[in-house]
Amino acid sequence: MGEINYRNYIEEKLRCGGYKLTTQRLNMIKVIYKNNRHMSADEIYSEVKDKKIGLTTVYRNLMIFEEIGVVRKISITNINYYELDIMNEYKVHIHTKCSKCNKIMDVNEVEVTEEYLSLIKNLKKKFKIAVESISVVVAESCENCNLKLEVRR
Amino acid sequence: MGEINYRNYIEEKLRCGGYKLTTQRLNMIKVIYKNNRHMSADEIYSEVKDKKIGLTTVYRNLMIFEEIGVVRKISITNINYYELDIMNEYKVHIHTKCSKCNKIMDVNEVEVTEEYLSLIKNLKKKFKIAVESISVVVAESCENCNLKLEVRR
DNA sequence: CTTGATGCAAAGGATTTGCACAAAT
DNA sequence: ATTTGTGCAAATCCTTTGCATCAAG
Repeated sequence: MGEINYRNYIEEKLRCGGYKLTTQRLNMIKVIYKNNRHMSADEIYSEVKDKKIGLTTVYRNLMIFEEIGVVRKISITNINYYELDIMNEYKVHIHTKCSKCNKIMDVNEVEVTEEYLSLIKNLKKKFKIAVESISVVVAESCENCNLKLEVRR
Repeated sequence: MGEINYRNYIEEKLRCGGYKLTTQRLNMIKVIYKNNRHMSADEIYSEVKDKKIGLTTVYRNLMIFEEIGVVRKISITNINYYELDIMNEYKVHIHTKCSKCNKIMDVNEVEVTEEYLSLIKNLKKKFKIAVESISVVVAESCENCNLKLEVRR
């Protein structure tokens, strides 16, 4: 979805939920869109606070965004991270977090997703559960940190 | 591992890390062993507090247990849950949490695990990451809550 | 006007830390 | 005696709530 269109998309989503598109809300979306990664409430706040907004509002709007399906929340080591739920069709979501540099990476590659979907299908079948959302967190050492490790030796 | 043997196992693990097996630590292990499920620090505390132990100690010992590989920690919606890491060979770990009754379920079935392992293998290959531990959380409506839902209709 | 949105300050819950005391060898 | 463990209280971090004010139709 292009930068021109997502504004309308967000506005529509908000309207459906009975909410309005305010300047603060748009600025928050812009920041998450621009960064294109998982951001904590605090990270988002630090990039919008020049534009007249309080941390409370950031939290409150993130809750609304999640409710209307505009952002997705994942909880990693007791911190909530948010990402835009606009661009991807996949409900599947795999995150990896490097235990050294704390970088969070999105895994949305089709090949992996295929296997993932089949895993979920079997989960549903075997345990008769209605899967609503999925979050996989893989603690790992990322390529970058592994390289550094090798250099150090 | 039998109930008779795990005491020695824990004591050995603690010794390796430079720690001692105290009454409080043994009581905590007993509670997690007995319940055989994911427990929050507070849940563990509420079952051992009669036996002269403070919440601080519970937290501190859980940290130690995690460090020496006796418990595994998973973070779900900002609460940490702990489970014994003694009985299972699998490093693979899939948890499902019912969004209605909050019950956490362990998924360790071999069939699912097979697929899961192949997923991880591909993750490693594709992204050159060193997977250290994995936590999958599936938000779902569990069989029990679904049944209730049907009855209500 | 009326309804929703905001922001400050204050409260809340989970976890950690400081420090003095207790336990164990 | 020296080291390790404990527990209370206080501090901390992230998040939510209360309430008065602001903005928009």
